[in-house]
Amino acid sequence: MVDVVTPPTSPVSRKRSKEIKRLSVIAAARQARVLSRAELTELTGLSPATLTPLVRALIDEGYLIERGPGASRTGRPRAMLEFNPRAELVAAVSLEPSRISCEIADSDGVVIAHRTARLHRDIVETICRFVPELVGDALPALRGVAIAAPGVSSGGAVRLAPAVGLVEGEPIGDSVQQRLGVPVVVDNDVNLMAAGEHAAGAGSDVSDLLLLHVADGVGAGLILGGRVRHGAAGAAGEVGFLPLDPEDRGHDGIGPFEARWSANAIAERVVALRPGHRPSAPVRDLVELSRTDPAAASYLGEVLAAWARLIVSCVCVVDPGRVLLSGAAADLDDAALDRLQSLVTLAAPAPTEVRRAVLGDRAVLHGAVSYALAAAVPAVPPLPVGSP
Amino acid sequence: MVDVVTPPTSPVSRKRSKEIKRLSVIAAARQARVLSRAELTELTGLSPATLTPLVRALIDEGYLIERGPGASRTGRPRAMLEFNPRAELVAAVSLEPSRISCEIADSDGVVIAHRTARLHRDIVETICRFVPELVGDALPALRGVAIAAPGVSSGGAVRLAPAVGLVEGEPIGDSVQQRLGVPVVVDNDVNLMAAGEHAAGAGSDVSDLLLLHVADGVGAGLILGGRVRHGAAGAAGEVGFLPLDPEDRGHDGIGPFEARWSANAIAERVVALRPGHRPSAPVRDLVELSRTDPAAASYLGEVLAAWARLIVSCVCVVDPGRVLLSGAAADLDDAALDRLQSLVTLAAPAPTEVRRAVLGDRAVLHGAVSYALAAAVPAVPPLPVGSP
DNA sequence: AATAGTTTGTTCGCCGTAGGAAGAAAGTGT
DNA sequence: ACACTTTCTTCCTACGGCGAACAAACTATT
Repeated sequence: MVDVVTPPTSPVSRKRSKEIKRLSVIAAARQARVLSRAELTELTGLSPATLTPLVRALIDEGYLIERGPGASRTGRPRAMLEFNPRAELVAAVSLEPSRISCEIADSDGVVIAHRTARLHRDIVETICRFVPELVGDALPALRGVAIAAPGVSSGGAVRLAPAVGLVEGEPIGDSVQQRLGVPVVVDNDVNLMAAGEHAAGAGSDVSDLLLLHVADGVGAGLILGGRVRHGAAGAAGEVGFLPLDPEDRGHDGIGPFEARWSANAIAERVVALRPGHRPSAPVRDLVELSRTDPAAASYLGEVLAAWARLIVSCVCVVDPGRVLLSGAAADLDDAALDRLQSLVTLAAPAPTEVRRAVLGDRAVLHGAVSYALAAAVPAVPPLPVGSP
Repeated sequence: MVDVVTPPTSPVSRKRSKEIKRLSVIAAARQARVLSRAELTELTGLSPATLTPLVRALIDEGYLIERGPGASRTGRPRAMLEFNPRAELVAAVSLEPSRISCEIADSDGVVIAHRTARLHRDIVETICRFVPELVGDALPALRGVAIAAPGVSSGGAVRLAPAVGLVEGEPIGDSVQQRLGVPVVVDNDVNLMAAGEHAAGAGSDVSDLLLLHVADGVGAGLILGGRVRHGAAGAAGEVGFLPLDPEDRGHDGIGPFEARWSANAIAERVVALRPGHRPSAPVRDLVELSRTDPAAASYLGEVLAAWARLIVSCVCVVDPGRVLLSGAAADLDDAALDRLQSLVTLAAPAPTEVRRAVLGDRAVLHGAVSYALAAAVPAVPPLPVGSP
């Protein structure tokens, strides 16, 4: 996340109070989708008298839409308010090795406009042209931009992403933020997927999870306490570098674990098992093959064992409680998933649920939405606590 | 931490506003130790007009002490205010296998009173008798109690701590909280050490760190984003269970890693290397021995390699940026520490500083202080954010 | 030494607003 | 038709944040 310079303002100034109330109501409405003023009093703790003018303002702004009266057994029926997802738009930009894709979504994650193009040299320029074009006259509703880039990111700068032509440390987030005037967050794709699954997928019911993404490499996105954790240098989740086998060696940017157990590496073995067939989904093919071919079955066992040790390692360090499999790892069938779960349960020091991620390609988008919305909320300044 | 039932109150009610201002000032004063009203305006963002009565109240309560005028080149000299650490007392209770120790400290971590006793059967009863006795007539200043227990803790209940006679899931925190009427936090000793080093030790300048504690077992305390992370089931930091060598097996509660590389395990090898000598500090002895004995030097190399792989594993998952060695691991000499640092740097995907912890025995106490103070601060209700 | 200048802390008062209380609205059950 | 319940609005008041003027306390300058 890009830090906005925060002038030292009182935590309870008039302006902030108003802002906080507004945001409380919006957040409550966003979650409940449709609710009455009475429910708002319960959810936000604000008094009805305070809510009346506030809700009126939000209706005027288009945040809320007044619907007919709701059902009621007795007494005056509640006038229902519906949250208008279109009132908040976010842009999700995904940088891939050869192309850039830009989607405009409302706060439900419904895509309103999208566009893909070859990756131009000047990424910032491209983004700053695409986004306003796609948003059109709804520009005032734009709340934030989230940029997903392969590689490690920290503090708005993207590192280790030469694939998309990013120079190390380039403050791409800051540049876009200044030109578009909305909060911008930059993060790697796996972290965004984790955020997406947490916000709207297989992790919406928990506050800690780890998303294991197996593709060309092996990476993880970590959510602890409801927020993505990047670590000190943004390298949290670089589980491809786990030294699980002393003899394994990584090479120039490839970690020892992913050198052997990534989708790429598995694809090579699958090709060897079934010559002449170039697999598009190596893990799916391997699972298929293992039903008839003992060698494939044995190799599948190795893969599961390796992934299990990876997961157990993560559990030992952070105990996420739930692990979501994404990318090639989501191609396991139920039987293989069960075996993986058993292996994990056997060796992990805490109960851990292994599931498939459910959002697939849309995970990054949902993550971007959740990021951008969170970035749009000026954080309540944390009270500094602790001895000197 | 024990959850207090929070009635749904407005985030900006009059009472809360006042509370937040108070706490802001107290927190600023606690950190700065001695400061003027002018500095308070800068630090808290509150206006001078707001501060005047607030500071007066805090002086009356004993939180602040008015000192003489400070130095000034020009203009009216600042009237300095000194934070009175005695205004906030905390109790730190440490449960060990055979005894219980209870210390009363001010918010600087200065111990005011302490007492140790054999572990009575009814722990709650013992705590609730000791604490008021030790605090005496300063009871109104007691802000919280922190209880350190070996084993894993979560939600105020301690698990896996049969050594001190705790039944699984016993809500020891809740019981004490109800009887003493102050917030109580229960956590395992390693987590508290990490909090202590973060608050007042070798990690006070960073917001992410991992403390590696090597003793009878091997455990870690994890701080991310300035707070201790427990994970979903409180098992974060159970790095003794890391499956770094496939052939290693743990047994009944002992993890595979710690079975081979804990202080206990190392002690056995050291005894074998130098028969007849029962070491009190096996790692220190091993370092000593390795200067003359090639076999010891070789084994020391193995130990360092194993610990390095452990640290690298943690870095891959959470990237703490800094790792503090505690317990037997802090007995390494500078040369060994350098070797360990090199091994880590070689294999870790992010820059990681390996240092010794500096607080030693006092780490738990400082952690307890920081915990208790944090628990005494009613958290600002986080604004719920994110798409449904 | 008187005066100007500078910074710090306090008092005053206005304005905005949180929330209590009362009332209006809009239903259901008898 | 009336009583009753619940929801929402209006009115009012008391309180507190903070802008502005003021008082205090010191240094530098003439």
